[in-house]
Formats: sequence, structure tokens, C-alpha cells
Amino acid sequence: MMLTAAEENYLKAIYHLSDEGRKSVSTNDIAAEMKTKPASVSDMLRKLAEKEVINYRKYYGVNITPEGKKLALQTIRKHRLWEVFLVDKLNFAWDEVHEVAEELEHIQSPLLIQRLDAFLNYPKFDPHGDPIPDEFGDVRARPRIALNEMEINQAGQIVAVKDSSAAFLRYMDKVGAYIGARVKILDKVEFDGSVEILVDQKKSIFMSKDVASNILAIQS
Amino acid sequence: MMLTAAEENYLKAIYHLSDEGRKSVSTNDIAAEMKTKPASVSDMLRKLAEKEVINYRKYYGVNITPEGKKLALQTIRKHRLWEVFLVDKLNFAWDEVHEVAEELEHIQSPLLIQRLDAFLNYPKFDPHGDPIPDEFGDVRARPRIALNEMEINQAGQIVAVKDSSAAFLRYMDKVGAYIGARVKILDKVEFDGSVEILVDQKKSIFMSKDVASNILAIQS
DNA sequence: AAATAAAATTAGATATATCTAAAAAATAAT
DNA sequence: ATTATTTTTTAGATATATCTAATTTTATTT
Ligand SMILES: [Mn+2]
Ligand SMILES: [Mn+2]
Ligand SMILES: [Mn+2]
Ligand SMILES: [Mn+2]
Repeated sequence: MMLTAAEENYLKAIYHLSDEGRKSVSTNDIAAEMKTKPASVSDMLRKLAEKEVINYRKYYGVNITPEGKKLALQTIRKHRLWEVFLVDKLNFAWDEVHEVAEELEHIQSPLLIQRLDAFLNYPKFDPHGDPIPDEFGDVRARPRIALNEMEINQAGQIVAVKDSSAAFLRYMDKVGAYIGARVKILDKVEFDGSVEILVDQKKSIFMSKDVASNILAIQS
Repeated sequence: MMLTAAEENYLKAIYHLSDEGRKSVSTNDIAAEMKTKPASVSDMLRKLAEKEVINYRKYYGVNITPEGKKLALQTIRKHRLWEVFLVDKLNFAWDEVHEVAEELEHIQSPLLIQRLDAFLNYPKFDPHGDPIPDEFGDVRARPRIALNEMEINQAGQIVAVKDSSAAFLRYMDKVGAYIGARVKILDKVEFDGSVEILVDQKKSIFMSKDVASNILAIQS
């Protein structure tokens, strides 16, 4: 099975939306995610259904097939490996890698990815803490909790961000929150859900519920 | 100026053909180089002329403009830097890099190329001995001579191959000829132009005129 | 159950990139 | 100088990917 770059992008979007627990994914959701128009999505869904990477019932949304999931995970694997390369080897900041990886993920060469993986020493997570699927599409998910859902006095370690937008990542940099940082919940404001966090046993930072919900940690 | 991947490929082909000394480049030559049909070339020439990267007089072939040359050299720079990356960092063989570099060269990110160049330690030549243009499109050419044009008993060092096809490169590997090898012309057969070469002061190899003409050396 | 609103699809355009077959122009041969 | 050959261009198709506007279908209100 051979997909075009556009098809890979759509399939990845459908995979990500499916992964959020929805039973089926709507045309409008895909259009929003892809920043295209619903009419374009309808056209693409017909093509993806023909290639049997999604199940598509007109007017009722789509589900990704096992074959489609495998292909989506292959693209995601490439995307995340390239992100690791850009950060670890080319000294990109973690808020500068997404757009470039969005292009690099479409390069067609199994050998390239196999060698890149080895060169990077088989990384398990990308710079945003997202897991890198193995070559068979297997992802080992860690149990993660958003900071706003942790209890007061509970400690943990930041392992990922839910929002990988440059704006959010730069905010993280600004307040000194980073993947790997040890955190402890100092206070939770009941009124608006904002939280106060102790980072690395020395720095205290306030953040809104919205921000806290986009920072994921493992509890310790 | 923003070119599509296809436009970049055509422009590169036109640059390479121009570089062989022709005053102007013909539609058929471009079609042969690009492995497309002359009809497709005509279409593309109109577009490239509109973008002012070539001068095009219908039925009389094309010349690349200074702006076009600059853009072609930028693509060539990217192609060759990626080839160095693949060989030096990912342990690709020199006959395995061309196809992948042909895709990678179209990734649009000035920062990526700047960082890649630094990461590779500002290489001046690609794995086939071809010079890597600097970011302004300047290429410093070395005087090179094909092995079949050297005199008997003359010594030199292989610095590049004219033919970078996988088949030719594998032949080079097979007979033990490589970029950097010290060579001396032992004999030249007048009848068919074939030559006998001493490699690294120990190994003698015979090669046809055709092969010898595709191996470039600097004389010492 | 009708009417209204929202969501999704289709119809018809535009843009890119390619092809085959036919026509036109330039070049070579008689 | 015609004629023949080669080269190049144009005309008309096909395929991908996107859009706007119109239509159809589903979902929500009254
Ligand atoms: Mn992409
Ligand atoms: Mn990421
Ligand atoms: Mn290319
Ligand atoms: Mn090369």
C-alpha cells in the first residue's frame, strides 16, 4: 500500500482524532484538524475508503481500519524520529521541529528510517514526550496524569505535553517547565482550577487550569 | 521565489545540462535527463520562463537566468549535503544515497540546511566528489582530469566520478577504486583507449576507456 | 410531525503535473 | 528549392488536491 503525502496527513489526523476515544470521526472534525474545508475532506474520505484504510459510511463519519492504523503509526513513527533528530543532533528547540518533521515524515525510504533510528540510539519518546511506535506500529503507552488532576502534595515528573504548539512550548520554556522536571503540587485553587507547582524542589510556578491540563506527568 | 519540487527538479536538470558547455539546452535533452516526455517539458518550460528562472524562445531551447542558477545551486547544495549526511552519519553506501537525496533536497527549511551543514562540519564535497555550493551558490571548482586523458606514468589522486549511477559506483567498489585513492597510469592501449592503473601503489586494474573517462583525478 | 438548523456531499472551478496523438516549425537531405 | 525528417509545441485526457456554492441528508427544535 502506497499513500500520497496528502493521504498520509489525513490518515494521521483521523488516527489522532480516533485516539481521543470517539467511536467515529466526523468530516468537520477532520477539516478543523487539517485546516481544510469539509468539501475537501469528503473527497479524500472517498479515496481513503477505496484504499481500505478507513471504513466510511456517507454522512456517518469514519473509522480507521487495522491496516490504516498501521500506516498512520508508521508515519507518526517517522515524524517523531525526525523530531528527535532535529532536537538531539541539529540543536533545534522543541518548538521549532513540528513543521519540518511534517515534511520529513513523507520521505519514502525504509532503510533511511531504520538507520536514523539506530543513529539516534532507538529513542522511545519524542521531544514532546510522545511515544515513538516501533517498526511494527506497536506503541507502549505510559499511564500519565495531567497536572490539574493531581492532588495537593503529590509529586511526579513531567513526561509529556498534550499541546505541542510553538506558543505553548515557548510558554513552558518561559516558566521553566520541561520534560523530565520533578514537580510537586503545592496548591490548587478551587475557584478556577489553577494550580501552584514546585519545580525541581526550588522554583514555584502558578498556572491556569488550561495550562496545567496540557502538562502530563507520571506520579511518584 | 518559491518553486515546486517538480520545478526544482527541472531547473536542476537544465543547470546540469547547461554546465556541460552547451550554449542552450533542448527540450529533448531535458526530457531524456528527466525521463519525461518532450510534451511535458514544453509545458514546464513555459512555467519556468514565467517565473523568470530561464530564458525561453519557443523552438530554440532554453538558457538559465542568473536567478535560476542561484536557485538550482541551492537545490544542489541541499542534495549534496544530504548525501554527506547519509554516508557519514547513517552509514549508507555511496551508491544508495541518490534517490533519497532526490527527495530530501525539496524540504523547505533554511534553518535545517544551515544546521545540517554545521553538524556535518561544513563539508566541501559530496560522497561522489562533487563540490557543495555555499549558501550564496558559489562553487569552487578544482581542475580535474579523466583517467583516460592522463599520460602514462603520470600519478594523481581520484577526486570524483562523472557517472554517479548505482551500477557504476558498485563497479568502482568491486575493482577497489574510490575517492581519495592514489593512482598512476601504467599503460594505455592505443587500439581501444583502455588503460591500466596502479591503485595505492599495490593493486593494478584494467579499465575500458568508457570507465576511465568517468573517473576524475587531480594530477600530482 | 413539520420546520429549522447543522453537517456532509456533490457540482463545478482552478492549479499542478503528467501523458498520447496531432499539428506546426525548424533542420537536414535530396 | 522542394521534400523528408526531426524536433517541438499544442490539443485534449487523466490524476491529484484544493476551493466555493449549491444541494442533500441528518439532527434538533418547536
Ligand atoms: Mn506531513
Ligand atoms: Mn512531537
Ligand atoms: Mn529531487
Ligand atoms: Mn552526489
